Amino acid sequence: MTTDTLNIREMCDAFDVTPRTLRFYEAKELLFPIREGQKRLFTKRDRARLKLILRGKRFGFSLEEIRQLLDLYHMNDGQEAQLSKSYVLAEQHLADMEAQKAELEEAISELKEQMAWGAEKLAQLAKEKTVAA
Amino acid sequence: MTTDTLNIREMCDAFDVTPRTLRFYEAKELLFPIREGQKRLFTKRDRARLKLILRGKRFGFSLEEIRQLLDLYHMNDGQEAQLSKSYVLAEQHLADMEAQKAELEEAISELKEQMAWGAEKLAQLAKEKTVAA
DNA sequence: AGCAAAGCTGACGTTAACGTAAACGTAACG
DNA sequence: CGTTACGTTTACGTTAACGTCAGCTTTGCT
Repeated sequence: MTTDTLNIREMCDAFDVTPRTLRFYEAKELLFPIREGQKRLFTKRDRARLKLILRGKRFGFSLEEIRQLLDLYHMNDGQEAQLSKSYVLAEQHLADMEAQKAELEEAISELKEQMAWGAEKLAQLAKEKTVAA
Repeated sequence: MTTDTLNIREMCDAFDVTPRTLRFYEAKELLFPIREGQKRLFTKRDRARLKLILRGKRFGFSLEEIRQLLDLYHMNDGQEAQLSKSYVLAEQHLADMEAQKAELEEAISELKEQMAWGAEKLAQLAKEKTVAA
């Protein structure tokens, strides 16, 4: 183990984001890199958080929504109030994702149907071409 | 059947969008309502397209991406070139969605794990309270 | 000492996807 | 015939999530 922290460049390469993005996430309190003088050092915790952030984004959640949810993943031993607040948020988030999953499955099967139709049309066109030749 | 078309207000109510949104989608060539004088009339085709548009949005696709895909769902008997171009786009879209589904499933199970952890913590806190009383 | 690379902090620019407001048309209602 | 409701166009405003650029430190080499 060298230092267990990444500088901004290494962090960018590891997650394929720009420095601007990392500074932006810090400003929005999604990440909390420690400082070595001026420079940012990203810890294991930051890496875990960033992974969740990027995933959340892919599912269409806003950074603000994600910020609130991150608390659940990093609950240490906060107040009961805070803890159960996070829990409720997570429940809603989970419901959201499962609804999304259901819809996604429907969309996938519909798209497959359409593609089958399209494939048939294409085969038909290919046949006509052959006959014409 | 009255007219089989909806005016802008009915369309908004049916899909829970604003008039601005519908006009915007028309400007972006996602919808093609017919005109009765000045007024827009949304056909069955527009309704089908809007349903797909809103679904696409929920999955994080841009309006421009969606516009291109809509062609697949409304391919009549275009050129073979156009047809197979749409088909290729759809293939990529499908791959995208299936990847998204896989990731979503992973995210769901991870979140459930975290919630179980949180629930345990909460139970523990409740217990302590009882003992203290 | 000199200099380039890497990082930092503002601060303004940009894009997508609409919101909002002004100014106008027209159709029905009392 | 006035006005109320609904719809239209045009145009500028807004928010999120960064991009981009200028100007300043700090650090490592030579």
